[in-house]
Amino acid sequence: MEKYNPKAVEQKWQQYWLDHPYLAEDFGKKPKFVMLTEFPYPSGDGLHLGHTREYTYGDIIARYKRLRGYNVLYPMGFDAFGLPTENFAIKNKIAPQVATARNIANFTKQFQQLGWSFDYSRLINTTDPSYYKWTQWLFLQFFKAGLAYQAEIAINWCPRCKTGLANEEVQNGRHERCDTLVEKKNLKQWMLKITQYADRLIEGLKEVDFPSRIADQQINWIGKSTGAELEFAVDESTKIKVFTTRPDTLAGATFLVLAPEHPLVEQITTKDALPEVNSYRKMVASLSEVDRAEQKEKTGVFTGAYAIHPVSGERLPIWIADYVLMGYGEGAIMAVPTYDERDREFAEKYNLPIVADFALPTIGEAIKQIEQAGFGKPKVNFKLRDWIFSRQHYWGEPIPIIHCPDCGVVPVPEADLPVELPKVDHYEPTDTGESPLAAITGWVNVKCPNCGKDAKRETDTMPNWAGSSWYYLRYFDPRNDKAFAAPDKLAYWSGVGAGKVSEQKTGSEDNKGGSVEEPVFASGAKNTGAVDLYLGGMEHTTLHLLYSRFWHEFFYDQGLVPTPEPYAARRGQGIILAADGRKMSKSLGNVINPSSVIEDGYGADALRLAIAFLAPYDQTTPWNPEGVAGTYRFLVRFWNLCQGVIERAESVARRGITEGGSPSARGDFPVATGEIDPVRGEPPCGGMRKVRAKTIKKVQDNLEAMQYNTAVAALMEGLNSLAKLTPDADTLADFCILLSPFAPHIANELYSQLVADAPRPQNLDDAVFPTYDEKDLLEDEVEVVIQVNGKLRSKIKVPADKIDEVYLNSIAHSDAKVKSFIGSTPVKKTVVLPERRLVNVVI
RNA sequence: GGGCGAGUGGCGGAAUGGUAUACGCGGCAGACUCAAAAUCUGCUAUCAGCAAUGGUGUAAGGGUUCAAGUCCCUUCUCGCCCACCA
Repeated sequence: MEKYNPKAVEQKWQQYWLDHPYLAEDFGKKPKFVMLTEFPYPSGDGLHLGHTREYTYGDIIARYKRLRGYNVLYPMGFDAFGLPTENFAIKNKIAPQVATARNIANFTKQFQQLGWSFDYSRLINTTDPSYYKWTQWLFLQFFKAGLAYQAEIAINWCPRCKTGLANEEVQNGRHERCDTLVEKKNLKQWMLKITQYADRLIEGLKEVDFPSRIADQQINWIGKSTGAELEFAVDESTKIKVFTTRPDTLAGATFLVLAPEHPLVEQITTKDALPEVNSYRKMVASLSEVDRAEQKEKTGVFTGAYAIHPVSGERLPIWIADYVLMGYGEGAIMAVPTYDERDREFAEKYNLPIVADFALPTIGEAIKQIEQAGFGKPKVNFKLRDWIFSRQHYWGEPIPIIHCPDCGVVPVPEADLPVELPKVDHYEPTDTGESPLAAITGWVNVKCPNCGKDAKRETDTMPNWAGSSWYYLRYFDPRNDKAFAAPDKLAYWSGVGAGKVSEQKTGSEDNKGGSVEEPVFASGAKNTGAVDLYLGGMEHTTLHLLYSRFWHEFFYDQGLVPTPEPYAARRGQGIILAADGRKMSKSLGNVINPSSVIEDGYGADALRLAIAFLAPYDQTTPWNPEGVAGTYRFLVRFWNLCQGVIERAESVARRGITEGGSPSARGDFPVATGEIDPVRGEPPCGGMRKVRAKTIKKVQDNLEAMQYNTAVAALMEGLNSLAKLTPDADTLADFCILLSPFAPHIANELYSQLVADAPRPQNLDDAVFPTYDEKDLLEDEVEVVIQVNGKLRSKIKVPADKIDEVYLNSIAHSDAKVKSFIGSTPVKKTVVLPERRLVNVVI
């Protein structure tokens, strides 16, 4: 018997798939299904187990959907801009373009080694000028719509990476990539007005299928709070605005607190208080974000000034304190120590008055009164800030803007896109907050496209979140050089009827990718979601996932895309920890490399099965190195079972030839006779048809519910049952189809051997998911469970056709075991559930 | 402090309110072998018992129900995310 050799089998089918690639068909007649997984950053370390889990899940779904008759688009690409490559380039004096190309080649090899059925004709790379041309073009749409603007603000600055950061990239005051303490730095920055979409980003979540932990996290991050903005007069001309969610507690306001950086502080502080206020402000300014947050006790100083309570007319002292943040609301609060714990702590420390008792109106009444009295109005605030979009690094998309001394900020004309990164010798970032591009005079100095005078290019680049904010759209039309994607392809892959695309814009020849003036897509389309299912990491919930929703919603408003939301459904996969429960990391030396597992001899199929079998897809769980041994054993057993059947068939065929008969006619198979192996007996689940039906149903139900671990368990159970029978080639071929989403190489190999000359598709890739007869699931004999007071006391086998309430009641009460438990106790009632095969006798 | 989620064998985990621990790992015993590995077979929650069998058992306590791992309340523990957000 031929032994299972994963290396040989996998190489054979990987070569086959190179020759016969899985291509998604534009405008295909079958229903479309876009299966998206987050594209990787192609680091020099190659794939890690997290990628392997994500892309394996995606591949299982893609292959399953193909078997169910879908036109599946399962694309892949590379999010290749970013600091690690730049740092690698600086250290090793290699151009980042060269390092990236090398890493991409390595990743692509690993993709194929894992048997992932991506449409390799659609590979994209965000650092390719033909790709970032459109990232730049889309940026210009934001600019033209007034959503990209420059502002000089105190931004988060990573002193190690020497670049500005978005709010979302700062975690606990540290840069999420390198863990360096973030500083504040005043710089002129490009910003994207994501705050304009704050409400839409919340509302849009109602239209899509996101798990609540993802939706809630986004909602929390956006941080909508409804309240009122109130004005407190200091004198005739000076008024302090505060934001409160509790305008009903106004009567309890006993002092005001401003953030130390509040612009009015200088103006209102009295002469006497000035020295103390100044030194306090200086002290606060010297603290890092983290130090400031870690200060347990609140501190503050009195400005010497007072504001007038708009209702009572009392004089409220104005303080400055570090617990009030300039970045939120108005940077000023009315302190109500009666109700707010922070205010009370502060009031107690500095001996400020606390009102014990006052009447609370409803919030609605309070706002009404405030509006009538004219010192305030309803106000909604968000925690979300505008997106700082400038980075002072080489390895990113140049921002396509030209600064002209006369015309000001001028967008690069569309015809001049892409603004390509110049080839340079040095990529080192600077300490000045200026991009290294600024030193490349030959690139920086240009003529103004408006007036032709000497002008300078913008030298900041985009953050690495830019290219990934729209990449899924590029998969729909990856090689288009006239538009980011042709409208008809956008419509097809978004699942929107072609009629929704306006006539004159359907062709890509005369179309520059749609324009702001003439929307390609009419608004009001039903949200089908361009991407049917998007699988990715939970860590991107408030970064990439939020950013790309923002971009897409803006594109929708511009008529550039047909659906209001990019992703119809999102799922987040769990993290694979090291076997000891710690995170896998290079520094701990506990990283598992998928290629080494494959090369250890287990092969890609066993690895894929082990990952699918590990735990529910969304659960963080430790890696068990022995698990691969288990799934490998399962494959060996399945292989050997199939080989036995194939050999018997071949020996019959040989005999047929020598006796002059036709080779291997189907009827010659000496299989599927008695079904039950006479030596081993009948398995608990019944005969072959039953095993087959049960396994198909379980695997199908589990796949639909994304329960991969139990789907694999069902396959294992199925094999355990089959091994006790004498299975026929046809049933085993169906098992191969069930197995193929998980372990495609061995499934294709065994399938092609099992069906040789059989009247069914000779290649598994042309097969469809098997069906079963509902009747096969029915049992002749049913085990009925008898409980006494809810506890299992007896099991009785009953012919299936005899099951009804009266019969079950009578057998339950005549059962000897049940009788002994009841004894002489009177029976209160008997619950009989024929459909559940259960009787409960209550005594 | 806020939001979300989870606590089931030695381990990963299974279980539409209805037979708790499927499937796998690990372990034990047996078969095969000169021997080992591999493979195959059986056992493997816990207590009592030679056994049949019985008692207990899904973090702890309470509740709803004929019936609770599952639903409700309280408490504890762990994980993830956010965090002086007014």
